[in-house]
Amino acid sequence: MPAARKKNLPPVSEEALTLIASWFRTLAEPSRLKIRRAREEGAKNITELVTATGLTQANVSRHVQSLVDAGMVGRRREGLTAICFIADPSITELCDNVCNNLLKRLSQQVKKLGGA
Amino acid sequence: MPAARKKNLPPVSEEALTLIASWFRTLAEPSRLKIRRAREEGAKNITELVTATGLTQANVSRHVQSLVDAGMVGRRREGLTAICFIADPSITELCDNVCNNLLKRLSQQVKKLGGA
DNA sequence: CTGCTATATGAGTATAAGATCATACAGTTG
DNA sequence: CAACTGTATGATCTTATACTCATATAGCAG
Repeated sequence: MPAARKKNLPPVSEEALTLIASWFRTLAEPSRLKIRRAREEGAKNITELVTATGLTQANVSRHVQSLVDAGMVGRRREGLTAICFIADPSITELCDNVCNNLLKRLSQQVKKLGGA
Repeated sequence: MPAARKKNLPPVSEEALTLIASWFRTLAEPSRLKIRRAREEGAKNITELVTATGLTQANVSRHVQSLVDAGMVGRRREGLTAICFIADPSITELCDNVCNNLLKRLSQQVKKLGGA
């Protein structure tokens, strides 16, 4: 049956693609990656995230909102402060994997260019 | 030792964050996700990707370039046509995982809102 | 109540990036 | 050589979004 070359995966709707894309978009900002990492290093509330990242308060607040919307971190008010917590720990592993993949790929490029 | 609350992860440079972010950004476009999937379903060259996705030829060409830059797909000229191939198969698994995560999270939200 | 602190948010601006059109380029065919 | 095909790309427009500033909101202290 040489004609049946095409894999027939279940169709993915436009809306699903949009949703998945916006999830990836949340991770497509250095500032948000920085915030996520700062949270992992111990910074819990907005002020701590501000000092840890060097971003402005308004900026951190908005980015945290994005992360919350994506379900990656959670946030609860405790008195005056807003406590952030990791809601999806798998993101950490994902970022590490991506980082390692990039390192691997880039070092291969370095090797290829090595003799030039 | 109650003072040592802070996890000390290795520092990540701004450039590394930018690199990781741009990798994620490549997956943050419905059109690119669509192209990637079309390639997986059997569409190999640009023309086939155009008909499979409904995007314009110029559009597909540019998006494929992005995917190549990110190391996700490869491309080689064969005569007149440009053959695309999956360069990083792990992307497929990643997308499936994200998709399942979103489904899980959204269905939980539906449950929460169910009585309202 | 009056401040003071922590956070959120509206408005405005700047920049990045996708879509489209036209066209250039490369390889094939006659 | 000319004509045609498949692909890439410059120019332009448009939209999305990150950043900043100022201000609003909410809780606490006096």
